[in-house]
Amino acid sequence: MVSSVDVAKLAGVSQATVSRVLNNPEKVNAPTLEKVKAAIQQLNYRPNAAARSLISRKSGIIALFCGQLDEPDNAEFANKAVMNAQQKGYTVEIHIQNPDKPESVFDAILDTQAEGIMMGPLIIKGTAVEYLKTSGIPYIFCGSGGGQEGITVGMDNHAAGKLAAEYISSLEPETVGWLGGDPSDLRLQERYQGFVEAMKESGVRIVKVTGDLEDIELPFTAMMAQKQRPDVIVAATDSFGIFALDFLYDYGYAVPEDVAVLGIGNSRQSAMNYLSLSSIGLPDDMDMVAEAFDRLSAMIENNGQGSRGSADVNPVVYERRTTKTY
Amino acid sequence: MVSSVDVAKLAGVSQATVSRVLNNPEKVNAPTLEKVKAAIQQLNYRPNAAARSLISRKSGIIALFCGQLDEPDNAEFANKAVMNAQQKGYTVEIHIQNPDKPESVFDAILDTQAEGIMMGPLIIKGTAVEYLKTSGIPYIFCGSGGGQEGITVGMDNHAAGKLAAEYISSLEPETVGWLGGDPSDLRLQERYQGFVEAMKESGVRIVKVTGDLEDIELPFTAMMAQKQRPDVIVAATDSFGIFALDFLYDYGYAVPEDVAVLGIGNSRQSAMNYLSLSSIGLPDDMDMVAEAFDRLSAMIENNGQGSRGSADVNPVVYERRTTKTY
DNA sequence: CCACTGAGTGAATACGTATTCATACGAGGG
DNA sequence: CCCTCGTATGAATACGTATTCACTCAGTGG
Repeated sequence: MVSSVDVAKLAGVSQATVSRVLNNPEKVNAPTLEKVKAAIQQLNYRPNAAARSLISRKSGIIALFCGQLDEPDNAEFANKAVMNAQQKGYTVEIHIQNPDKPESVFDAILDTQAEGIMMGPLIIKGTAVEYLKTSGIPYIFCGSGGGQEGITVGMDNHAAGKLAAEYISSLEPETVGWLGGDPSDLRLQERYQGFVEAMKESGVRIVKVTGDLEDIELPFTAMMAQKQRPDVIVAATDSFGIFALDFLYDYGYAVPEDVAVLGIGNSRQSAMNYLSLSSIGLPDDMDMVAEAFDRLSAMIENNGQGSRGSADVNPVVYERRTTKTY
Repeated sequence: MVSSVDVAKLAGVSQATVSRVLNNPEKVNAPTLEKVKAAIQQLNYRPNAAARSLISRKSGIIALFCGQLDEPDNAEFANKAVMNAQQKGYTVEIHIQNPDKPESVFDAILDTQAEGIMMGPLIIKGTAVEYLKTSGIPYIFCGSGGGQEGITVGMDNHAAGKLAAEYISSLEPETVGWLGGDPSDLRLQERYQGFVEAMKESGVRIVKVTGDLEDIELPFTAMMAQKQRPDVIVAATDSFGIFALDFLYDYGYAVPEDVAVLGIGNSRQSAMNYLSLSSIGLPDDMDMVAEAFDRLSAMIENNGQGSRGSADVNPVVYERRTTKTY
């Protein structure tokens, strides 16, 4: 491995000068600057990141925590987050939650040398806050809260549930099915809460079903087998909405004539023509990840201080073909 | 920051002993072992990764290069790769290619301190090999080659094209449309080549259209506007196949009666009921990413030696509703 | 001509850990 | 009882870089 000492020797200067060329080029005389740069070129020298971060205490790394990327919502988030970080010159260390042992991913919080931590969509995140606090690394939750103490940027999930309730009321349903996903996901809890509260007065019957995408089929089938089956389905997540569409197609239902379906999240997929899933989501012009990232980098630069507090964005309705016949 | 020296002081031992407790616990006496472990607990000590990797010359990092994660194929790849790496105790550094300046992501190859590099689906990858070589870090291409010199594990793209040709011949098409994607993607070139070679004898008319997913609409529309429009469409990628389905739906075509559609890649999405896109892909029991990762870690452990050479896996046909009426 | 300034540079040091080398000590064989 | 050997530990060193401190030297003002 070629070190800054090698470069110094070749250029006939001290190692300190090489370091200055890299970090404070304005502090070194033009002729020596050129000499050193030439030596760097010639030796194809690259500074050792470990040594650099050891002394400067800056790693240039952002740690990203999120759920499985085969879930399009998660992938979309990760993509935006990484692109944002890369653009600002950070390297991204990605940690993906294993659904079988969701807590284990948080160990990485304590081992990482990242300068900032971005918490994305995760199944379980409650305990993460403890880890984050003891790590002392600036962090932010994006898209869903980490409980009371998490600094969050994201959709107001309670409002989303409420909005879903208000919107589907216009469809005059008799029975509404709530397709809920993992009940330990705080985000989904909040959505359901908002939904139920807003539905309370209407007196409409509500049926709820929860579970992972993998094992939701059976309970959902049971729900549809009831005599008084839902004529509107609200999915806590677009993915569950898509699952519902898939199921309904298979079982011979017409959407939205027999059963209307509304998702939450307004993922990219939902807007595609072949799906055209109605959904509740953030306004189109709102880039949540960028917002969160700006806050996070501000926290890093201010040494963990400032820019705290959460931002809850009000969602809007995207009406598409699964709730409306044209 | 609490260091191993602090732990040593508290435990009444030397720093060297603390290090031994972490790395060679069998070399330290039971009573001292306990003392040190207790001190570690008490101080909530975590070894500094930078210092550790500076001296051990092992970072425990795998660098992952791939295309945008909003493309489901890419996301699926990234997910598998990360899960594999995490399971083996590696931390994953992810680098996503910006479509606007696809080459720029390769700079990271020279700056990274990763122990191994996994090259996934990328738009352009030809020049990457040069970077990889000068970096001296073990690397592997997964899913598509990096030219002659890349070590690759993946689907035999040429064979996939050929298989696509053989399969659609059974549909007895008059005109076949090839929906090709970015022409600089080597993977897609190979698929097309295999396809054309196998079609040559049949004398069937072939129409080809290329471009990014964003700007494929116009040329595709033009293709469908021709008098002799395709009755079978082969998409170089499932994503393009899905685009085609979306388009055909919009324009009033019946699939597969009016136009049949075949994708390549057999992505997860394609198997969903609402799409049911026929596709060419790897056998179900073949986990390409795991295979690639095994090879990569072998190369890392053998210090860059051994386990070279490529593995081209033969694809199979997944026949679904976009090519077959039941 | 001298004191002073400021720019440019090198020597030395620090960062936190792994490892080598040396040392102390207890056990076992003669 | 002495020598040897093996085990357990500490002191010292190395990794590659950033930064502090001290030094030189040319230029300036008195």
